[in-house]
Amino acid sequence: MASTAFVDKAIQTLRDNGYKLTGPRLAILDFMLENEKQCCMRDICTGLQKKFSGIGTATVYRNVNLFLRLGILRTFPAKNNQLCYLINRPGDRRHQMICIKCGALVEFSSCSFALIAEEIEKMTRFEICDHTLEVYGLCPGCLGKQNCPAGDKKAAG
Amino acid sequence: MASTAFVDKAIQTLRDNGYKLTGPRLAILDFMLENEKQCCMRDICTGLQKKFSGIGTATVYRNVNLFLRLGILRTFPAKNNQLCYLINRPGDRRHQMICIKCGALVEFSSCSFALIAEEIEKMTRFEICDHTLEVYGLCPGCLGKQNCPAGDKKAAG
DNA sequence: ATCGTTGCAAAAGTTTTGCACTCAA
DNA sequence: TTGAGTGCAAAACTTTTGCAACGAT
Repeated sequence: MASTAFVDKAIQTLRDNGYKLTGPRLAILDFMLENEKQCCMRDICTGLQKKFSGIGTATVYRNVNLFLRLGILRTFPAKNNQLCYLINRPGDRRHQMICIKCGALVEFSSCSFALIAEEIEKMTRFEICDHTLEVYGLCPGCLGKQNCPAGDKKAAG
Repeated sequence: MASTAFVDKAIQTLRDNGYKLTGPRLAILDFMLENEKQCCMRDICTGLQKKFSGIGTATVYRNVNLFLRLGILRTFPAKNNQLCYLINRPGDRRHQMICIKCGALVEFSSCSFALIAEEIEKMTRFEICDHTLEVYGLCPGCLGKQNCPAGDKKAAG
């Protein structure tokens, strides 16, 4: 696992910015590493409090927000239109494949984006700095179980 | 402007699902059309209440959420890690070019995604259902004024 | 030893709910 | 006419803040 590399980098970032390394901070990093799927603030609080019973909600909020500012974590809109939190992998161009069934998340580096990037620049006349590509589908595991449910946007009352 | 087409489509969707067309609902659609950039729930409430003074917060929430369920609106994570709401243009596969300076948002349909999609399927062994491509950069207008600021992730507090 | 960080509890802010009234169909 | 939709106010929930104690450096 490259987990340690991520934590090391995060610790370095904290130090570089004059923040201390504390138990709760490590616990949050740890938790985020183990829950690389979609997880909202509530999940983080609940999950952490289950694992490290002493940790306070305020501390979680404070640090998750600190991590966002420092680029250690990032947000992401879940399918249910909720904001969720995620590890922000260094040097990662944010290409993810997300399983719509089990939530499995695979990061990949699609070099071929450069191909369509050029086209997009021509099309929009923008100068591209950055991009995010999120692809939804079924992971190999879920493919064995059931097929793609396509559309289920009906109102429910 | 294709605004009317969007509203017509939204009204149709409402009707198709047994919902009535009301003043507040039209006001929200109207407001969202005029604020096609990032706007969070608070912006919507405040903005609407300024324009159509009678509208209640609960009504805004109820209907924005209804519109999300019906696919009339959709969410999107703003640069500040807040969730923001946006018109969900029909037939649009969610390719957007967003100006990091002025927030200008251009939607485009990158047919060439199919090209890299195949590669991603091979790479990840997922079966792709859907995708989102968000490209950040400078719009033609802002390009004239200043250059791409690359990284500004420093802590501030 | 020092000051940033913490947990707690209270405060502030956001979102949902209950209800009687209104209005679109 | 009628029930879905509304505004209001209260309730529920989420997030932030104040503060004394704690602990990383």
